[in-house]
Amino acid sequence: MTELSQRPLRSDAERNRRLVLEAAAQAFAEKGLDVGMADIARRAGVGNATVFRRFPSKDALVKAIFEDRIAEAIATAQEAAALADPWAAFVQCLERYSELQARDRGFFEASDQVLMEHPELMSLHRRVLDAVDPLVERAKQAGALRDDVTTLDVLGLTKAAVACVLPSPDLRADGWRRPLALMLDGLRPAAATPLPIPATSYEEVEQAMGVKASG
Amino acid sequence: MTELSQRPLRSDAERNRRLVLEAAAQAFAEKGLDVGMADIARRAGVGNATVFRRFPSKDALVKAIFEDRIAEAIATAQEAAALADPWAAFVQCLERYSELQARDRGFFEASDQVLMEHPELMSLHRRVLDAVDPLVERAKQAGALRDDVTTLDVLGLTKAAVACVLPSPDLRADGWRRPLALMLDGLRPAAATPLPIPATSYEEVEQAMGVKASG
DNA sequence: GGTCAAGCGGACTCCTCGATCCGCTTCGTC
DNA sequence: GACGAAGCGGATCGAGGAGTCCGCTTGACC
Repeated sequence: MTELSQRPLRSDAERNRRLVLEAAAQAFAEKGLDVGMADIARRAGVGNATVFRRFPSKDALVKAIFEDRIAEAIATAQEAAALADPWAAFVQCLERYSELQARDRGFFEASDQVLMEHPELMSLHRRVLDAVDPLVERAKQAGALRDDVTTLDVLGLTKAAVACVLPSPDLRADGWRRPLALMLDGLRPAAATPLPIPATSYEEVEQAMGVKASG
Repeated sequence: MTELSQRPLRSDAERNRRLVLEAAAQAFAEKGLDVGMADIARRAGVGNATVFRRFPSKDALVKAIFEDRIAEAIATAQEAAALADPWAAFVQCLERYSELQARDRGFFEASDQVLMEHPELMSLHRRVLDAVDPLVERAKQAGALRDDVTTLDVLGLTKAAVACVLPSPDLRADGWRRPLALMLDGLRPAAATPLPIPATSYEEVEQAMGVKASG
């Protein structure tokens, strides 16, 4: 993106690039975004300069991996959409998305942090939203999902479910299933009581994230 | 605690101690636990050495403030217990606890982080649990709250509600009300469907947090 | 196989942040 | 008001992390 020429990398450079990406993905997933670049370089088996040669900054590396995860998230939403039952599809989508965040601590942290500091990545987040939206609409149409929740609400709940369980190797990794199930019970039309405050629109989020409105 | 003698502080020292505590509370609340000690000292209008003279480490300062917040949380639970209606009391307790976390970013982060790194503070957390427990039991007895959730589940949900809204000054500060309401709808007996995994016991949490079991 | 730009990695710089040192100041007491 | 201990804060240290430099190596192409 920042490089002007598209000349392909030398084979060893390309190999190292992939090693770095894999090492970084693993490191971020395990320890979160706070791992040092030196740690990542060590895991990849390369010198730290090599990391910086491919990714001009830590931010760039985080962004690269974040984009991968977003793509994964979108893929799971599309997979879920293939299910015949609207509610089952909706549930599977949320479960997969929760699992993705629970398994990858970096991704979990990034969804807040990266968006806060890199408004240009809002478009990626938007694409997840667009991928999940049809599932939400279909579930609503089928009368399986209450009408007064937005896709943004629903995505937030996956984060919520993951956030409320402690990430300890001594506790089960799918602890999010329990809070998520509680939330799903609250999402059924029969359970609905009026919500206390209006939904936040996507435009409000964009504005709050620093996407400057014109004028 | 670490000081042996209980000789009272000199008046200026006592005043500075309070200034530091107030500054730290404010700083942590606004920016989270990552604020620097220098920043806190500046806010308090004292030199950084003064901060360290009263609190031997940043950890100690965080712990001191964490203990204050825990006391607040317990107080709100007890306040809520005074309400006649079991469900209303339960809801108010969760709302106040959510608000406390939403208003104080440091407290929000601390509930994870401090406990992870300071198992000795588990007892404080336990006291919150014990304060909320009667409210949960009463709501269950009254048939207002589903039977298969634990107090630990319920406390987790407050964290969840706060976690899923972005902490931006441009978005409403009580955004947690909406997810919390959804969760409350899922907590009513009528909404209940079987939970997918068993509850985590408090003992499991203690063990995972590093409270070493005997033997 | 020879050439050379591309690539490499470890040492290095710079900076932030927690924590300490030390000469000066202030409170409390007589 | 004199005195000593307690307290003060700016200067400083040390660890750790992001990012750079530079002499050596290696892959690509003839």
